[in-house]
Amino acid sequence: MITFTEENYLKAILSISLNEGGKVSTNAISKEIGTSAASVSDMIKKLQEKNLINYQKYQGLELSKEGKKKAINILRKHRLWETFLVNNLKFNWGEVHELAEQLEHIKSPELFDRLDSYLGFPKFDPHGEPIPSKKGIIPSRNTIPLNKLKLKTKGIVLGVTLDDKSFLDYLTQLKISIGTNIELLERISFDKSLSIKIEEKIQHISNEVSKHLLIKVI
Amino acid sequence: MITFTEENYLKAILSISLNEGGKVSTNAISKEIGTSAASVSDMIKKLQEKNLINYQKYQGLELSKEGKKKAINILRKHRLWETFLVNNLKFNWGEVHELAEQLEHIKSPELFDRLDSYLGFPKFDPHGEPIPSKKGIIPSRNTIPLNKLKLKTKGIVLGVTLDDKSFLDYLTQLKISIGTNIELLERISFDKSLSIKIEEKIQHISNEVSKHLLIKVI
DNA sequence: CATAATTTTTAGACATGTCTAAAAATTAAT
DNA sequence: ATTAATTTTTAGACATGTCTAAAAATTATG
Repeated sequence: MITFTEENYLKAILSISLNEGGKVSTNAISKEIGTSAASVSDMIKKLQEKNLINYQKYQGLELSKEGKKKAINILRKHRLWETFLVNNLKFNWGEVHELAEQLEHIKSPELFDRLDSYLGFPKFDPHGEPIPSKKGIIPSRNTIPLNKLKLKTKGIVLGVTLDDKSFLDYLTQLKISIGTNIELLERISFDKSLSIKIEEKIQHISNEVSKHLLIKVI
Repeated sequence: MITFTEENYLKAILSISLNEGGKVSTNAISKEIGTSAASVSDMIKKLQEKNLINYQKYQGLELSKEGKKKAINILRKHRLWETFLVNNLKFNWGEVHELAEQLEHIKSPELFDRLDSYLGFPKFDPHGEPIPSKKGIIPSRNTIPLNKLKLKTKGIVLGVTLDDKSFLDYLTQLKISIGTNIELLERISFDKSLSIKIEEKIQHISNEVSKHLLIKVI
């Protein structure tokens, strides 16, 4: 049986892999999870023994086939719950992450089949993040981070890549949500901040914020 | 912060109190939870230190005001989840107990307010067991266990007092569920088993089964 | 009411997951 | 290509929750 803690490690490793690619370092996991590198080093041994990762001392690691399957399933559960919490229980999109972190560890394949069906087999969660299918396939779309958009281009916000309350609250304040129309007007060379038009209103946002907004060009 | 394990102990203590009344013994908890008496003894010390129970060595224990509040809240969460699983996700009533045992430990008062509202503030779960209100009030009804019913009396099944898959599956096989009409025809003195009429069909059930069926006389 | 049976507690051990401090290995820099 | 900086691992400790075996206290019995 896989423990709560092991699941969190797998999830963290998947997240780092998806964001950065290549081998995952002990330190990176330590930062992601918020435990000491020594603890990570210990846990790595356990995951290796369970064949959930491939790992050689000092050389970083990657998820095994089995480990990746499990990690993607946790992501699936997390995002199905977030969808339920927002769509059905009417939480707003900034409030659901921590709750989903608890709910994602519930064990019952049957439950998630039924929840998926109850929600209408959603492909993306309330943050526009892809919900892996039962078979582990992660839906993809043709989007580009706002900071990579060409000047004077119009697009629609299809997703964010950061599930953090203060970030999402800020977006809400800017009246940016999934489906919002955006036009990139100007790029400030000094700090890479952007001038954008949101639903006919001109706003300024930092490069850091723009990195986490996924845009579909129209 | 209260741990998963501590919550399970509180829940077990509440369950024993409600069924038997009076002080709760170490052994009773040990049987209910399925751990050794020694482990229970250890845990009792921790719960005492957190003021969740009142306890004196060798003298049994009872929940403190705070402990009872917490235990009832776990019961509330358990039964709200069971209601959701049956009413919305269409699980049958025998399948939900173990899942609710996991879900009852989710921490978020907000979630349960919203779930309660989403479900329409149910007073009883799919097994007819009372759902404590947000304030901890446990709804009651005028029911009597089937084995205590007078002969030739008619009634309706309003609840069961055992949330066990094999028991519930057996009831389903007998076509007994919440709302079923029952008439007590005969009591066999040999083994206290009962002859009953269920929706115009005559059946026999054991005393053990009849104890766990709550009937409203009509 | 003294002994037997049962219940409860203590003692000591173990597994999990965490930590700090120090050692070992790798990577970067002069 | 050594030395310095960083990363990773090991060593040893601690907290939680579990266990078995044995001691202590309570309850039941002849």
